[in-house]
Amino acid sequence: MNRCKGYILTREHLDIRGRHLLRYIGTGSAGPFEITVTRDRPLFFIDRKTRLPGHIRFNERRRVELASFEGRPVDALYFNTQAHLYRVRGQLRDMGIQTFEADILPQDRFLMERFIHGSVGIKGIGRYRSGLLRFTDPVLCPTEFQPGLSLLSLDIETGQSGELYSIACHFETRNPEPARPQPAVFGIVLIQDHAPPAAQPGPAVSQFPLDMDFPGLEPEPLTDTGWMIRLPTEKELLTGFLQIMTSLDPDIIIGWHVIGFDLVFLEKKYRVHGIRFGLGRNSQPPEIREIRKGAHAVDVCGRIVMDGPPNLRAAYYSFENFRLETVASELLGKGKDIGRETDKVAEIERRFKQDKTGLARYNLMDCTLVWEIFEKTGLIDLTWKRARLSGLTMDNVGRSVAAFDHIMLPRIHRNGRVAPNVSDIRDIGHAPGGWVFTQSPGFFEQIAVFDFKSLYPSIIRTFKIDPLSRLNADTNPLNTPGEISFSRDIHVLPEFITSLMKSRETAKKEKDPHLSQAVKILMNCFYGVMGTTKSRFYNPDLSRSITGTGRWLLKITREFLEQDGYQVLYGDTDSVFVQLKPSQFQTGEASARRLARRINTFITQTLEERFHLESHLEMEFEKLFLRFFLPALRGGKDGLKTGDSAKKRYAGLVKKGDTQELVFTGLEFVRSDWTRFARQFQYDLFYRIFHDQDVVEWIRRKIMDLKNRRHDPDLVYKKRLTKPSEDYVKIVPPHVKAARLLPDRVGNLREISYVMTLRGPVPVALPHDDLDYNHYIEKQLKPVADAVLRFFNLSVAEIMGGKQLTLF
DNA sequence: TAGGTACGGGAACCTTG
DNA sequence: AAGGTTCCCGTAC
Repeated sequence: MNRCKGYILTREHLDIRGRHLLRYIGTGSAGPFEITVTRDRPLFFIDRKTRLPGHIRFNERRRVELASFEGRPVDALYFNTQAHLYRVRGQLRDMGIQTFEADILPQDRFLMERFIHGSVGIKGIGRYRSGLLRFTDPVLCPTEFQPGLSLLSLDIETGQSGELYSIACHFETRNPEPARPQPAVFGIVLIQDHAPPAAQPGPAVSQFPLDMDFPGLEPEPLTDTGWMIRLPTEKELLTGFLQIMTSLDPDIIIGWHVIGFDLVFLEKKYRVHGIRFGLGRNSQPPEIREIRKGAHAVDVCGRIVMDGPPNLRAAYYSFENFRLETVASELLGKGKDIGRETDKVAEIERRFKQDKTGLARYNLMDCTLVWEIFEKTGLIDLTWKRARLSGLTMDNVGRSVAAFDHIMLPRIHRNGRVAPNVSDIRDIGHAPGGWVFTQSPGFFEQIAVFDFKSLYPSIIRTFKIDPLSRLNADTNPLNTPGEISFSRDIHVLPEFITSLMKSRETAKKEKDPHLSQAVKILMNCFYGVMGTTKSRFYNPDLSRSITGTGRWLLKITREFLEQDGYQVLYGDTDSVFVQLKPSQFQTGEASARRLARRINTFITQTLEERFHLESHLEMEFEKLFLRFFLPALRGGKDGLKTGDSAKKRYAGLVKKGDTQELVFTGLEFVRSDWTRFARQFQYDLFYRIFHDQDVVEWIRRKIMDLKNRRHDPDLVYKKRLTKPSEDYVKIVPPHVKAARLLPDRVGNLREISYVMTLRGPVPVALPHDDLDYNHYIEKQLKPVADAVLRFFNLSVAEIMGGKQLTLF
């Protein structure tokens, strides 16, 4: 009998000769393991009143103490295999018979019903075979186990004619196994060389840390921790790579476009050479799918593949672009070995012909860069924590609907309910969202910003909003401000949020930013999931109650402040921007904190009096703007008085401890589709205004500089194309016009950089010595400047019209 | 293969005269 | 030509 702890990396169901199996592969205290579950039966539910015709075959129909959302009792219907289940599901659908939870994968259901979120305690008889400790039907339980995951960063180099030149791996393990000692950090490059120079074994060679067999070939040292092996043909490169994978046996494979490029390329090569691409544990080949045009997903048995760009995006990183070179230089402050994109192809060809070591080094450096990016950002740790909280696998953490299922289903079952299939969800409309209000535009000083901490999760928690409590609204009802009722007693999501908030507090205390972020991301998706028809828990009543309560809370907060003599300039969903009173200017932050406490007391009392509820809402003092600017709506040109300010756009000088910092929200400065010139101009303009410096002369000079070609490199527009350029039929915007000037081979263009010339928009890649400076003054400088100047009764036109007006 | 709504602003397109 | 409408993109929360 073995006992161990582990973390499940991948899950699948199998249909082997008509037998249904679940298989979980992961890594843990005893190294990599495999769990096979034979005692599982696929199932879904049907209405108890449904009479099934004789030709419908199933394994068992069993009475269960569960009911649909409509309250009708259901029976469970069991099947021998998942394929069997799918067949019957189709038959019933064709007969118009409703099924319930017939779209839950059995490997997921098995884990969620046991509250296993990846980390698992295993008790059973384990047999060691082909690198895996294998269990059949062990006893499983949830644990808090945290594995040390080994990481392999993968990158390949290819030739113009589609040849595979080299494969590089940067490997790291935090889980050294005594059975097969591996170096902690280690690089290896396999490179094609049909005439390798004679091997010269030196002392270093004997230290090559892997037990691999390349007859007649010796690993050559490449870097401090990196090695290179020359192999005569593509075919040997491919088999060599499989040896590396078996030997290093990584838990996670990372890279840059590693699925869409490297794995797709390799898969094709293995096929061409007739070699089985046994990348996975159990030597399973990867399954690569194109989920959208240009976006790929892969399943590798027992390993997780994580691509850099989408994972960085998911963690809210943003860069000028997502080229490895750009991200590496912004995050790590270093560039690639071969710099500019244009030289890259030629330089790789050159190195392959003349300088194999140089190519190997370059190849390995890319791997190392990717590894360092993952290291620096903590992406693996964040992803692992997100997976732990949601119950999903690490390559699925972004799937909010699936996470909600994983959390809710076992809990509603224990409250006697089964959920519908997603395909049976009908769109019955959506709910209004957050409330945004403004007052007059202009310049201000001493503006305190307050916001509700995790507003929507707190509302769910306080007002007991979830699918279950809506279904049980008759049991001790509670009316939300939106007049939708819920049960005070029967609910599960509020409890779950309570525990999440508790762990977030702990995470903050213990300085674990990834866990804190993981909790926040998960909590924030619940509201969205209940409002989408892609979820089986879709119910606009729930979204409406949440947003309606949010609107109400914001309103009573604003009224409370105004009755207290404060001016509230602006608010968006969960925040209020408050003008401090002159008597508070000296003590700004302390006064603001006091005010936050008073708001909280008010909210707590109001909820107690009106709803008899314990408030879990918390208003927080966020920041103090020493200087603040709310722009007027640009469209409304009726002068200063009539126009309200624009929403979701403002700028300010914020006090950060002893220093100050410019903050821009929604304005051109933060918009990627404005030119760098306009963004820099706006930043400098506000810097000068907030520091009481001249702007009139400065703007005049900027215009002269612009016309004198001093800013040419900063006049590039960048915009995404959300569809192929020929699909823009109703309206052809400038960026599409530019895209259409490019040669046809750039068909699947996702993003275009262009400049405005006297001939109209032209891609930067094409010649453009006729920039339209007038355009840039009118469309980039002027709108930014005038938004500010109007509050000094000035405009760019006046400034340039020779009128001598001074600002200060 | 899938969390939501609110919003501004530029430019093309459409209507009207 | 002027003014309103629609599409498109990117953003705030």
